[in-house]
Amino acid sequence: MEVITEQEDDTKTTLWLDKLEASGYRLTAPRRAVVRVMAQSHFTLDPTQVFLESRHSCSSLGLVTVYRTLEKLEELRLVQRVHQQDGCHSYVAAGIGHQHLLICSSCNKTEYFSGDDLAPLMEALGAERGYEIKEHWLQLFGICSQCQKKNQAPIQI
Amino acid sequence: MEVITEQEDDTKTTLWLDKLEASGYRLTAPRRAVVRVMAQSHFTLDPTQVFLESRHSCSSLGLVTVYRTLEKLEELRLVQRVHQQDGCHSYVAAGIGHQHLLICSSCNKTEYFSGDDLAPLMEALGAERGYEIKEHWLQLFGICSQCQKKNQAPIQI
DNA sequence: GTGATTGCAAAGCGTTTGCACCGTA
DNA sequence: TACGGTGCAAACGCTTTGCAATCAC
Repeated sequence: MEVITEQEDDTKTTLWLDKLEASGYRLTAPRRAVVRVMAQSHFTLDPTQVFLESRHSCSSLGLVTVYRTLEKLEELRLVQRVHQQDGCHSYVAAGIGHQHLLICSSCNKTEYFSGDDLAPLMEALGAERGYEIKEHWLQLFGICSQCQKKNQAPIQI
Repeated sequence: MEVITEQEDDTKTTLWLDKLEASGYRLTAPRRAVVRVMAQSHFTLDPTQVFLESRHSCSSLGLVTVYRTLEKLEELRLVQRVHQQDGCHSYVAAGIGHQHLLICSSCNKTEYFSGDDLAPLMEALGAERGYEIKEHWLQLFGICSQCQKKNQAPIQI
């Protein structure tokens, strides 16, 4: 398990736009807005949240375009859907390679960690049960340090 | 990681009905039908599948009752929602204690395994990142032995 | 008998589709 | 200029809610 170094945020936005362009998609104002939000956010966001955030930099944006853009970003593996206790309608910027998520149940902040040392264990368990393992999911849910502090703070009246 | 012994299926149905009753719920024909299907199935089922299956033993059953019954079974921790690549709208009989799922991507057969040796690792990782870990999810996806055989069989014309 | 439970129909909500207009390359 | 992309409105599918009839206890 090791820490993953992140690209700087605006570099990341540019990189994503380049990938979209390289895949034959046109770069439009609505797409730039959605890409910026997704590339820079460290929190899980559902389509409506992405819509509201992206609107700040593209006021004409429609919710439909958010759905269509997320679809393309997922296809290019730039974002991924996140499964949480209350559903699977949120997205985050995808990790690099095969990684696992550490999610704050309170603010939805997400971080990646790699735990590939698990793969052999998973294979062994699969073999024992007669399964050909194709994939494994590992996710941690907890409270991040910021939210821990917030909850300790005296209640405002 | 160890194998979990399962209760015999009809015993399980009876046990679930007892728990429903003990929680103050009435035992009706529609509920018995849904409980039997969920307690005896080793596959993930979405509400519509539960509905179609349960109808065999209660032809007047409505889909709405399936939703309401699943809700109660989930509340009593007798069933749990399953997250898969294509969504999180299916249910299975819950495991005993804290366990993880091994799911066949082809037929949706599910088995449980326990991997509680992971808990300390997860705690350590959380601490390293400043998270207070509350929960972890581990799921394996693969192809079960039966489906492996099926796919090897020559294609019928 | 009484109150929980049921099934139907309607409402609700997130997501997708059809289409005419717009804007990138 | 050509055609991919857009926003709107409508359609869609799954899930929940309102309600009168029904049934378990």
